[in-house]
Amino acid sequence: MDAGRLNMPQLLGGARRWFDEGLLAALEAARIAPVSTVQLHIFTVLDEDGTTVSELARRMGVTRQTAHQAVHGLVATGLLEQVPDPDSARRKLIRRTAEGRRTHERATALVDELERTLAGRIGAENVEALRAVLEQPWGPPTPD
Amino acid sequence: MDAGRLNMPQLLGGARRWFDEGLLAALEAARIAPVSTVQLHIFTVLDEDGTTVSELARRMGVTRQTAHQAVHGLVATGLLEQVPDPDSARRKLIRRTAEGRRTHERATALVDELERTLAGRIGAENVEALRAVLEQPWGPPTPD
DNA sequence: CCAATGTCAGCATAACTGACATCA
DNA sequence: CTGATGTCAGTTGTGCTGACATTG
Repeated sequence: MDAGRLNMPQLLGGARRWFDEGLLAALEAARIAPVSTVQLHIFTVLDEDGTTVSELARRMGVTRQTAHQAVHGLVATGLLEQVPDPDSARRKLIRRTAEGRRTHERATALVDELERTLAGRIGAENVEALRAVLEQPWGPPTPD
Repeated sequence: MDAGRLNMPQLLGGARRWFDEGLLAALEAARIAPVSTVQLHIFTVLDEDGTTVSELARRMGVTRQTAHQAVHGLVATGLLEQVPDPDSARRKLIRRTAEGRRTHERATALVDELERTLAGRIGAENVEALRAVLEQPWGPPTPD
């Protein structure tokens, strides 16, 4: 985050990278299977009782195929599992495995710690302000 | 930007995407050759009198190869040009072409307009606050 | 010889579109 | 039949590392 005359997209991208790099480093330091922020995102939109891939895609705002691919990776590493939906044979529910639950909790804790680290650097009130602005509905990015 | 219990990386990524999508749409509407935010970044770190690829890479915080590749794309579309450095035969300076200058200015104007659109949605003071927080030096993303 | 520079080639990730089989 | 779902395959964009020739 070198200040200067950067535009918004660059500033936002840099901030995002700050978290990404911090998370990756923290995961490695803690000897946890690397979880990308995309994969973390999946966990945050997962229902406790299982969700279909299509539903995940809708909640994440990506295509079914993208979600499917991300889920596939998590299944391969044993953090998620696919179980047939008892209500419908064509659907498969995605759920966390026991290890998935553990890893999710630890990764979430690491992200929280990154936020605290940031608060120590630029002040908790600034982190709060950042979150507040980002949580507002921005509407479509097209001019009114 | 659907609010909720999202973590910082997700919020930042969403904000970044808001600008990216808006820029792409605006470029298309204006019939301008599509310029990615990465490519815009190159323009913002370019010297008026030309810069080497290695120097660009340092300023952008990426590898030489990555910078080289991004520059290559801009050269291919005629927005940048490579000229031999008069001071050193092994170096080549990257400069904007006339069209590069025009496109750069128009793209910059579009990004500025996106910021104004955002200000209309969430308030100029919030956009200012966002920029202020992001422009601060965050330090390394590793715990103290 | 050493270090910086430019460049080529290959790989990884994450998104996309297209296509297709299945089944309520 | 239609539409939703899961899945496979291919493509693109953007970053990386490795390797190598050039040259100050």
